[in-house]
Amino acid sequence: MDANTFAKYEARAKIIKAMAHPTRLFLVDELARSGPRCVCELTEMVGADISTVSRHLAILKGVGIVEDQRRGAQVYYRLRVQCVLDFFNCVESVLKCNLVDQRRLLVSEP
Amino acid sequence: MDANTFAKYEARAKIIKAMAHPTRLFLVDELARSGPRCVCELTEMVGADISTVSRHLAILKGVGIVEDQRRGAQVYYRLRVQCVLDFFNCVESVLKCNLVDQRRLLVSEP
DNA sequence: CGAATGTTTGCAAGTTTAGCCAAATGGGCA
DNA sequence: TGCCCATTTGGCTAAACTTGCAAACATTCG
Repeated sequence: MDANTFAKYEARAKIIKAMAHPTRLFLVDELARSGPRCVCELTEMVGADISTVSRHLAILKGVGIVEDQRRGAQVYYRLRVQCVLDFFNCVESVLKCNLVDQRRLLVSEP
Repeated sequence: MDANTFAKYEARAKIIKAMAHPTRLFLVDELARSGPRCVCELTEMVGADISTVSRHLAILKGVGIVEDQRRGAQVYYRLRVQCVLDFFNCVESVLKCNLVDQRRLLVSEP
């Protein structure tokens, strides 16, 4: 794989990596189904230090998954692309597939 | 976020994290568009140590994205779910969106 | 069996990431 | 201006990830 090709995959991996964390996944999911939220609201939902949540949001913003907008003293974040829900659907497929295979191992012979 | 909810997102994040690496993304992409490949073929395409590629494949297998099958001396890997291409499509959307915004910053005023 | 080929695993070093506390910044308001 | 609230950033430590080399395993072939 030449440097150019690697760079292409690296750019894509960065975006995926931004979602590869439980808290960030939760944040994306929450923004996807409930619309824009300010950092304080999200922090309360997550239940972690506000600085931690802020950093997670900064990571998502850095790769272009979310965008922020200041409203007075608060900063609101919202999804920038809709298709992230496809991620969830596919992940569900994998989990479901895993479950089916695990059950097969329990019930029948290898 | 209670422990149960966190565990749910954690399980999903693990699957996403498996794809959050340039080499593994390449491997998934290759398997998606060219079908099953053995470790040696993939190793040559990637251009890294075979032990490294083997480990990456093991990670993908560990979360259920790929499965392996021995054929004589070689081990062939193949995708276990089709929808991973949705990942790529969405990532492209994000990249495209980023590009549009960058151009807007260049051309017009903030 | 012994050699050759293909793959996985143990190990060690270097790099990255997550989380918290404290300090700094930005905006609204008396 | 000075204070308060919301958010971000710096600094630090512990944990996780990545990688190549070498050794161990697996399988085929002579």
